[in-house]
Amino acid sequence: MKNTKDNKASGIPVPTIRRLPLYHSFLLTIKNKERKYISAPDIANELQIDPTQIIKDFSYLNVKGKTKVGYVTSVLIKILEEFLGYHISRKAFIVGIGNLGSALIKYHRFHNEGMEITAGFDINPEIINTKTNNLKLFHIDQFQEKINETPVDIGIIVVPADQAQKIADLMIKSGVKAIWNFSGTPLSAPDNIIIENTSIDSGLAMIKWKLHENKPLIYKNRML
Amino acid sequence: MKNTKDNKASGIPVPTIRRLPLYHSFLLTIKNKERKYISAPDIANELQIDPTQIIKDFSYLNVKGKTKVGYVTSVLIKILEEFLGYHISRKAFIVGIGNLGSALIKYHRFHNEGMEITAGFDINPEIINTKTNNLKLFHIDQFQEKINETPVDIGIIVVPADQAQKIADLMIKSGVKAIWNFSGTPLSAPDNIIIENTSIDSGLAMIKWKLHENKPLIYKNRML
DNA sequence: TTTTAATAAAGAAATATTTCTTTATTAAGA
DNA sequence: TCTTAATAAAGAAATATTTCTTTATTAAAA
Ligand SMILES: NC(=O)c1ccc[n+]([C@@H]2O[C@H](COP(=O)([O-])OP(=O)(O)OC[C@H]3O[C@@H](n4cnc5c(N)ncnc54)[C@H](O)[C@@H]3O)[C@@H](O)[C@H]2O)c1
Ligand SMILES: NC(=O)c1ccc[n+]([C@@H]2O[C@H](COP(=O)([O-])OP(=O)(O)OC[C@H]3O[C@@H](n4cnc5c(N)ncnc54)[C@H](O)[C@@H]3O)[C@@H](O)[C@H]2O)c1
Repeated sequence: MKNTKDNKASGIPVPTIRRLPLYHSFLLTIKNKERKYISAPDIANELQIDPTQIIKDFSYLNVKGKTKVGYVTSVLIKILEEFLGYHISRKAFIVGIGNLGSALIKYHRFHNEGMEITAGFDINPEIINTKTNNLKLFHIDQFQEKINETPVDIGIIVVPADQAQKIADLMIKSGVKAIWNFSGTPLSAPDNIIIENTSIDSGLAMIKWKLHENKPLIYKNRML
Repeated sequence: MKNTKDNKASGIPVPTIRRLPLYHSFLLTIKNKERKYISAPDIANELQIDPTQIIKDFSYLNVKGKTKVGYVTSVLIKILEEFLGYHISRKAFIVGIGNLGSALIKYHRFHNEGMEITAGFDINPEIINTKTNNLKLFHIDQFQEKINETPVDIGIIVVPADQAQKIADLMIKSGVKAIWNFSGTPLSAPDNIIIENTSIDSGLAMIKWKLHENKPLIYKNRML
């Protein structure tokens, strides 16, 4: 009852938010082709999404298209970047500089999307006090000390599953606002801590289920 | 109208499928503690999910719990593994042996979850005809030839965004049934091809949005 | 200038998913 | 044995999300 109104006000569906980076990525390629306008049916055709879904998604951002023409590419890109906060840089610490952690450190797109990884932590003595991709790596015991020097909003967890909760507790105690959890294990945390789980295993579960079942899903455009 | 019935028959919600690997992962830790039974409220407490959600999820798998006791841990694990097809091994080729591709190759859990990566492909002459983690790496031009020798169901795309569609087309032509796309760009494909997009950028979008907005989501337990 | 066709917008409807409510069951304790 | 409290089950209700339908707008073609 109270929630209903609140939601009507903020209003944007979670799946819409998840689609926005894909729109952004696609629109950049359009802009490179110097196309001033892009229409929902054109995007729909490329992205295999229902065109009315796209219009609806954009309408949550209060972008208006022009009948018979579409949207102004550059405006669309700018509004997406503003909404997604690409211009507001958030600092992050990453814990677990193994296979996946190293890949994340080298993922340059985070920088464009407004996240700056400013330090890495591990327990492996071989890599402590070295650098990966120009990022300084410290022992996990220095986490609190380093976050006191330069506070960060986001903690990225890329340690083995059985270590994840411990690292999460440390992050929470140290004052991070959001935890990005790649460990594949769910985390316990107070309500005011933002938790985002990226579970690669869920993706495999979907693939194997779809390979096994031969039934199509009912919603046609389930991209994410 | 037709769909409604079909769905009632197959019936399992997509978010449920995505949660199953997390349950599985958690239950393994319970089994290690030699706990014969586990109740929905106990799982709920650890995983921060509504207990009735958990009961509902399990009921889709036709697992019955026992009043006042819960579920038999080992049975639950077995049924999850069966449903998720962990015992049926699917072969996969991976294309793009860069930062992320290398991490995926070294991710041992895929093996337990019934996916076997049997060859890797790239264009970088320095790595072609070498091995990573005991996996043979070939030039992308040999993709068709290799898939003819040993057919695979799954193609994993981990190349830069502007190369992704080209690789997808090659995979489709070569007869893969499912494409797992990590490139961050949506792919066009015929309806009979299964596409699963794992977009790390969507995760960051959610985090940044939550950091910016201070409104909680309405569904309490949105883990994925 | 008039007509046509392509498009966005807005809202209704359909569908999906979660959460709440009630009931039945049963292990454990009185 | 009887009572109590914990639990699962089932279904109703609430909420979220997608898809469909209708309408209005307008660029381009006739
Ligand atoms: N590799 C992948 O492609 C992949 C995919 C999906 C999920 N994951 C998950 O990501 C996590 C890491 O995977 P990985 O393949 O990079 O493993 P990894 O073993 O290569 O890396 C883990 C790193 O964490 C460090 N570490 C361990 N305990 C620590 C602690 N208490 N404090 C700080 N650092 C610690 C280790 O020294 C190591 O460097 C795992 O939970 C895994 O399930 C990995
Ligand atoms: N690194 C990450 O953490 C990360 C995270 C999310 C998404 N991604 C996405 O995954 C993809 C790969 O990222 P990365 O960081 O591993 O990049 P990378 O540059 O390290 O690896 C890309 C690899 O693809 C190979 N390649 C390029 N064109 C090819 C072609 N036509 N055929 C075969 N191989 C080809 C390159 O030689 C290289 O080895 C990108 O689309 C990126 O956006 C990466």
